[in-house]
This record gives sequence, C-alpha cells and structure tokens, in this order.
Amino acid sequence: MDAVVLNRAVRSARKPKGGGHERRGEILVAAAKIFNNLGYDGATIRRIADEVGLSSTALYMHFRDKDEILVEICEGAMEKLLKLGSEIAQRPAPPVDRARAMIEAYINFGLAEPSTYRLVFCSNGRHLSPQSQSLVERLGDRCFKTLLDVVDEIAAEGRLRGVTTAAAAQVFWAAGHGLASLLITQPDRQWSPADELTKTLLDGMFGGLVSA
Amino acid sequence: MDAVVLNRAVRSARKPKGGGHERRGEILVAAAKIFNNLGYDGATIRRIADEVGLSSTALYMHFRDKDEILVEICEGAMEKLLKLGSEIAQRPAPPVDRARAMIEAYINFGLAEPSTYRLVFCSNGRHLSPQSQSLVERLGDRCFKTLLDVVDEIAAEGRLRGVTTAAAAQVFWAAGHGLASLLITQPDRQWSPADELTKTLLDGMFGGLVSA
Amino acid sequence: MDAVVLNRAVRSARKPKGGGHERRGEILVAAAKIFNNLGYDGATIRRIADEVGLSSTALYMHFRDKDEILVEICEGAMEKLLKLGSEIAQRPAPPVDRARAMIEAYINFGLAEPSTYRLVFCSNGRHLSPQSQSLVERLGDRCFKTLLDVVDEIAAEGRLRGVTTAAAAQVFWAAGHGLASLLITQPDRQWSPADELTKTLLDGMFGGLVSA
Amino acid sequence: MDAVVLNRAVRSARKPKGGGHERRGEILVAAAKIFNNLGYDGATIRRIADEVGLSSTALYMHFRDKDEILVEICEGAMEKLLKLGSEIAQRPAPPVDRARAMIEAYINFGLAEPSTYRLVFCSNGRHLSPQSQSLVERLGDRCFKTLLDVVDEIAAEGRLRGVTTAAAAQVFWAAGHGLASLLITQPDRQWSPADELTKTLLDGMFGGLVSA
DNA sequence: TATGAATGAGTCTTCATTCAT
DNA sequence: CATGAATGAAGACTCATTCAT
Repeated sequence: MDAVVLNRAVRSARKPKGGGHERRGEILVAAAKIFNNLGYDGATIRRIADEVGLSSTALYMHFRDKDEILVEICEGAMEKLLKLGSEIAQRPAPPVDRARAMIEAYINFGLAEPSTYRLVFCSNGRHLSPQSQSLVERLGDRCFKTLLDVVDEIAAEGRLRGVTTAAAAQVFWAAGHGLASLLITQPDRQWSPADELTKTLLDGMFGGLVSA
Repeated sequence: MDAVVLNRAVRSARKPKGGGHERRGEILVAAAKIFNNLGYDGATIRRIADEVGLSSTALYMHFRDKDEILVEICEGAMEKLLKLGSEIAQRPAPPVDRARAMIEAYINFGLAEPSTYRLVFCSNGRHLSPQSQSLVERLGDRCFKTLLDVVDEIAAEGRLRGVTTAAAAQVFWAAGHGLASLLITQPDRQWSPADELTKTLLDGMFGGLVSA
Repeated sequence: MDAVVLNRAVRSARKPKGGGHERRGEILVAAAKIFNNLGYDGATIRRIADEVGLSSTALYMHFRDKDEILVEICEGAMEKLLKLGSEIAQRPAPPVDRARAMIEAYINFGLAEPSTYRLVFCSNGRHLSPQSQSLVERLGDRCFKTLLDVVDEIAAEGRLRGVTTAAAAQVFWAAGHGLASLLITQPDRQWSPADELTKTLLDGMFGGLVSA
Repeated sequence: MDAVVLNRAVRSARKPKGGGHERRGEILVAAAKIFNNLGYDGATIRRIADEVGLSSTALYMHFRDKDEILVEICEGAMEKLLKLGSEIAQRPAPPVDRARAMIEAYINFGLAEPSTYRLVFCSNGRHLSPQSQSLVERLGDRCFKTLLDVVDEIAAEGRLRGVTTAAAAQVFWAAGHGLASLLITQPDRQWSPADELTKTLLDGMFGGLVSA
C-alpha cells in the first residue's frame, strides 16, 4: 500500500476529490458501459470519448492514460465487491450461510460486471501496467480475506471435513469463479439457468466439505 | 472465373499434413506460447513470425490467416482433451470414479498446457470468425458430452442428489474449470498444493451432489 | 451499445463543410492529381498524404476511407459538368445548337480537367463500393439526361434521321467521349489541333444524324 | 524498332519459337482469360499460375516478369487487330465501305477483348514499362495507319467534306473508340443494343464527313 | 477546461519476385 | 522444367497519444 501507491499519488494526484469533478465520474460511467459491452479491446479512447460527448483529447485532462481509466473502473467494482463481502461477513447468521452468500454474491457480481470481472480475475494482468495490476490484486486479496475469515469460523465450529481452512476457502472461490467465468466467457452454450447452477454448485461444495 | 475463385479455397485446403510440415508445427507452438503470454491481441502475426524466426509474410504460406492459426491450436488442444475423455469414459470403473477422473484429467490438462487451455477456455472467441468459432464450439461440445454421458450413468444409478444431469455436469465442469483457470491465471497467489486442491474440489462436488 | 455503433456514422456525416475545411479541399486536389497520374491503384493513401504533406493517418480525419475521397472527387466533377449542361440546356437557341454546345463543352471539360475526367469516365468503378458507385452513376445519369432532353427536342422537330432519340444521344456522347479520352490518354500522338478535331467531330455527327 | 526491341531480345530472348514451348502458350491463354475477367489489377501472378496449374515460380521460367506476360497478350491482340485492318484494307470495295468496316471491326474488337483494349487504348501506359509501352504503341500506330490509308483513298476520290485526311481519320477513330470504351467501362448503363449504336455512329460520322 | 488536427507505431494482409532444391 | 519456402515492400486502416489554440 506504500511505495507504489504513493508513486501514483505523486505522479498524477489521483482523484482530487476537492472540487467539481463530475466529469471524471461521467467518463468512468461511459467507459464502464463500453468496457462491459465491448470488452477490453473494444473500449478505445475514442469510443469512450464519443459516449461521453467529449473529444478524445479531453479525456486526457481527467486521466493520465487509458490504463488509469480502466484501473479506476476496476477499483470501483472491486470496492463494491469488497463492501458486499464485508457486509455479508457481519450478518448475524451461521458462518456456513454467510460463506454461501459470499460465493453467491461473487458469482452474481461477475455476471453483472463481466468485463471488470474478466480483467481482474481472468486476465493474468496482461493489460494493466504492473502498478495498476498490483493495486487491483491487493483489492482482490482483501476480498478473498473476507471469505477466508468466514471459512475459518466454520473450521472453528469443527465442521470442515478433513480440509484445511486455506484449501477449503480456495476451493470455494475456485468453484464460484469457475461458474462465473464460464458463464461469462461462453455465454452461447446451452446452460441451465444461472441461479439453478449457482444453487447446485453451492449445495455441492458445502454439502461435500462442510458437515451438518 | 470460377476456377480462379475456387482455386483459392482449394489451394489451402486445411492441414495438408502429407509431408514435411514441421514449419506448421513450429508456428503453432510459437503462436500458442505468445497467445499465452500476451493474449489474443498481443499475439500479432509479426510477433509470432519473429518467434519462429520468419517474416510475417511467411506465415501466410502455412496459414490462410490469423484465424486459422488460432483455430488449429484450439482444435489440437480439444482433440487431445477429447481423446483423454473418451479413454476415461470407457474404463471398467463405476461412473462416479470415471467422472471424478475426467474432471481431474481436465484440471491436469489445464495445468500442463496452460497456454492452450487459456486460449480455448478462457477467451471468449469474440475474435474468431463465426465459422471458426462454431467449429471450436462443436469440439467443445463433444468434450462436454463425454462428461455428460458419464454423469447420466450416475443419474441412472439414482445417485444424483436432486439435481438434473445437465446441471450436475455443468457444475462439475465449472468447478474444475475454476480451479484450473485460477491456478493458471494467478500463479503468484499463495495456493495450497494443486493436488490437494484438486482432491478437495472433487471430494466436495461429488460428496455433495452424489449419494453414496 | 447502439449508441457506440451509431456514433461512428454520426461522427463523420459526410462533408461537414461548415467551417474552415480547406484541408479537405487540399486533399481532394492532391488526390485528383495523383489519381490522374498514377491511376486508381497508384493513388494510395500514403502517396496522397505525402502530396498534401500529411501523415497517412491524417487523411482519415477528413475522409472515412479511400472510397470517400474518390467519390467526393467524382461528385465535384459531375456537379460542375451538370451545371454546365443545365446552363446550356436553357439557352434561347435551337436544340441542335444546344446539343452541339453540350458536346463541345463536355470535350472541353475533359481537356480542362483531365484527371477528374479520367476518374469519372474512364475508370470502370470496379474499385468503388457499390453504394459509392451507384451514387456517382446517378449523377452521371442526370448529366446524360440534360443531353437526352435536348436531343429529344431535336427529335420533336422531326430532324433526327431514322434514329431513336436514345441511340442518337448515346452516340453523341460516345463520340465526344472518344475524342476527349483519346486526347487525354494518348497526348503524345500527333493530333490535329483539338478544336479542329472537335469541330470535325461535331460537323460529322450532327451533319450525319440531324437533317437540315 | 531498333534499340529498344533489340535490347529486349538480347535480354530475354523473347519467343524462342524453336522448340516445344506450348507452356508459354498455355500461360498466355490463362493470363488473358484472367486479365479480361478481373482487369489489370486482378491479374496477379498467383492467380495466373493457379489457372495454368503451375506454381507462381514456374511462370518465371517462361516470362521475365508480369510485364512480359501482359505485353505479349497485348501484342497478340494488336496483331489480330492489325491483321483484321490489313485484310479489310485489301478488300475489293469502295474505300468508304472499307473505312466503315474498319471502325466497326475496331469496336467489336474492343468489346471482345475489353481488358486488352483498356490496357492498350485507355490506360496511358501507366502499367507497362516504357519499353513495353512503346512497343505496343508502335503496333497501335500501324493499326491507325491502315485506317489513315483508306481515309486517304476517300480523300483522293474528293469525297471528304472540307476536312483534312488526318483530322477525318483521327475523328473516325475517336468516335469508334468512344463507343467501345464507354460500353466497356460503363457496362451497367442502359445502352441501346451495341450494333444499333455502332450503325448509328457510322451513319453519323460517314454521313456527315463523306459526301455521296 | 476543451478541442481539432496531427502523428508514429502498429494492425492484418497481398504482391511480385527470388533462392535452394 | 518445376517447386516450396521465403521475403521486402507496400496496401488500407486504427490506436493511444500529443500539440497548438
């Protein structure tokens, strides 16, 4: 959270929230829309500019480069996901239910924001600059942490069937990720309804790894 | 005039494998490598050519266009996977074991050939021409079919816990895909050992969805 | 998504002539010159750009593609010619004189603007997109129509010697075109003076097909 | 006929007719076919090679380069035209009839071999090398000479209406060329039947310039 | 804050031509 | 006589980015 982030801050004074920076927001909205519709490569500066009704040049008044726009979108999305996770984590419910809810929320998040999801979770950091990438990854870590903690609670209840907390959490994530990413990446296949699949997946994983 | 036009199709009739076509192979290997490292858009004709040590023009002697390279890689990978699946399907073992073996093989296939795996299963084929796309999809369908059939056998034994064959098979695939793709895409995370995760995943899914 | 796609069309809505669009003009002049000297295939975007002193990319700011440049040149030429024809058509003179004047004007137009003439009348628009092609053709039709109408007046006077109006008009055009195009295309031959040839041609055609 | 032609002869020993050079002929036929169907730019070495059933490399065993193929085609065509002209010139008929027949033959020749016609008579020598061009032009001159001689005979009969032989011949040619080239270049226009137009053109020109 | 005009690098692809065999 | 493999130059076009205003 230190050197890298500071660097960025020094270089471009990110999000100078003191002032009427609605434009920044407008641009992000437009970019996110295009990004989600046309994918990373379809989200060209020109198209984004056209969508906002600005010249391409104008975008550079608000963002250092394309990277910065995309990273900001991802950050926003990830923060949403993080908030979701934290909120679920604090619910007054048994940890198993909360874990289930988390995975479910995770899957739905992926389906709702497919391009962000792809960029963050499927893309091996090829598109973003190293700095941006690690920034986003850190957010991903924090998301996973919320899951890990809840799984740990399950373990503490002694209900994890011969699995380490780590392995269980990783596998929960993996399963959820698998469903989300397949549905996103191969939308034309003849899938059963997404919620049925989600339920089946959760029933499976939790039925199999968590004792009643 | 017809002759002229027809010639075009005839000349490059896919895979004239009868003879020393090592170059074709070399190119495919190079392409797969680059596809993996840099993604579809990073895998430019020029870069592939450089990797093989040829001029960009030379690639067009062996492949009609970029599409054909991609498709051939996909075909190769899918066929390998298909063979694997078919082999497992015919083993003299209970269907549950065969299904598990299939998913396990699938994951290992992904880990062993990450580049092609990513190409085939993690990139939405937005870039391929419709024809190429459907060609690859057909192969994918056949792969999935091998799993589906075995799951159907499990269902026939009455051991599927309140799930349709379709949903179960899709979820098995999704879970396996999730693990494989996460391990491939985010290798730097602190994962538990791959085989432990695989075992956990299978124990989970099959324990949860298949009755003993 | 629609917005995105639509923008494309909107952005370059043909000829946004409201303002300092001298560049557009410069480009058209350069393009016409090169088209004339080197033919359609010699008139590459790069050469045109060089001629104007711009990068090739810059042309795409002013024209959607090569086609649009071509079409615009054609349109300009045809409109000039059309105006010429209309003006002559309305003169208070016998139709025969007007028809002669038209052909004469047509020939002189060709000799005065050989590059555009060649482009419009000597290149089969195999290169233009169907739409552009039909656009230009429509303009050509209107030009021919002005001649046709006058020839029809001659016919109405009963002075056409056993020829249909259509055939006569087409042949008048053909003869004029022949002279113009030969003089343009093969300037090095030992021609009699252009105006003598023009007069001879007109005397011939009208003497032969129109009765006194 | 001297330096230039000799040069060529020395450099490539054109048409070494002594020996089984049927291949050369085959290639020319194929090339002419493609050339006439697809135009100059469509007549690529590859397409010609495919049409003959040879590799592109093989063409270079028979012809120095693309130019040589095209020139040879043109030469062949022009020689045909020349022979036609000579034959007509020697007919035992009044010179006027022979001149008419020549123009008519010229037009039909253009319609029958449009691409050759375009290359020789419409293209300003942009495609051919200077040497090839002048070679072809010389043949064109000889063709025109046959017309000129017959027109001279008409003049000798005192039937040319106040026109020089040169101008008359040039205008006859121009008119014929105009019809041929328009029909070739703009085949989609709604023309009257070609033979009606030809007759009208001849009736016009000869009626107008030649006295009975 | 915004823009129109411009650009260099890069995309895929095709062409005529050559070289070793 | 023939070829498969290869290439450099060029084709149209797009992208992220910058500069002068």
